[in-house]
Amino acid sequence: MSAARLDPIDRKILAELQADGRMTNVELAKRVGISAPPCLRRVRTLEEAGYIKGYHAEVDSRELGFEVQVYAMVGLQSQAESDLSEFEARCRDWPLVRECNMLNGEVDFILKCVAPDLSTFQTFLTGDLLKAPNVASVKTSLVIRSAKDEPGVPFEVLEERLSRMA
Amino acid sequence: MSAARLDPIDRKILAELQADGRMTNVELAKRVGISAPPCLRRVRTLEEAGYIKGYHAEVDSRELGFEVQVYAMVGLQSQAESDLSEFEARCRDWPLVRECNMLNGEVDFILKCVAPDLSTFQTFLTGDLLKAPNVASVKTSLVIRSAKDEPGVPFEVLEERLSRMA
DNA sequence: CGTGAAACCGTCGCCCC
DNA sequence: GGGGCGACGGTTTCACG
Repeated sequence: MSAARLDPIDRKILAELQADGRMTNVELAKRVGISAPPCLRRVRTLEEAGYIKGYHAEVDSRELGFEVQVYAMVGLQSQAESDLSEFEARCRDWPLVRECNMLNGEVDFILKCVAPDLSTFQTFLTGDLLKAPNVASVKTSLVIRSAKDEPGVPFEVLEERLSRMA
Repeated sequence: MSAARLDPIDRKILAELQADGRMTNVELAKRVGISAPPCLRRVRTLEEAGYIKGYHAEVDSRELGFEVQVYAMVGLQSQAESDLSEFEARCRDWPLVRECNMLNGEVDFILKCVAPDLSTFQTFLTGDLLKAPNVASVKTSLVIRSAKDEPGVPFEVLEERLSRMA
């Protein structure tokens, strides 16, 4: 596991910045128990090593007028690698598609889509997704309500596992 | 739509902070074309009004040792409101469950789970999820690979729609 | 919304362990 | 190697026009 290269302070930094990405460096340093300069050096190292891929404001999608969230299960005709990656590239170009994951089992991909309203989504569904080459089947499920939407990873679980291994 | 209360500068602020949540306020002000003090006032207002729910570092889950992502489709025995919200509350307590959305159609909930390894997930699956009261069926799909994972909403689509309405 | 000023913070060089 | 101290320049954040 690559996380083995990180010491407890690095993991604490990552957990703190995942919880509050706009925290000032001095506040972060205080929380992880070192002074500001080495703390900032660690953050820069974590960014350059790719452990931190970016920082994002979490916006309220419904307040902003994005009232529709849909999961789309997509089956392809060909699962040749070139066809898979061609479909993935298409997904990256569609702004409505926020997540695209390849799955095992009967369905090939699951897409999470966000749209301002149903008609915008249906225009995308019939105009883009269903017309894309190699798409064999699409089953969509509307999100009725969202109970939990936490970005990132559960650091608690990692710490628990590391302490079990020690 | 509540987004109508926001002017173009506010929407630009939200889009910029979604793309880079650690941008300094002066940089943000420059990009949206106003000076720093009113820009900061707008950000604070957006935060207090709930348009911005938080800021998060995006961490590389695989680099950190979270090698397993699973979608779990959950069917319940009872769909009474009290039973639905009881299940949702349980999901909020499970750190492995990052997203929990209620769906229309044959399945009741879709859960996105993140775990360090398969055995951690299976411990959760058999020990917690399948044993939870009211859970009738669980179908899991492993994520083979992730092609896109963008947090947030597609502001481009919103701007396009607003300009069509104007 | 902009200007100016004061406090704070990010950042660097240097020294220490 | 990493951590701490001090100082400079930029930033945040006031009060005010």
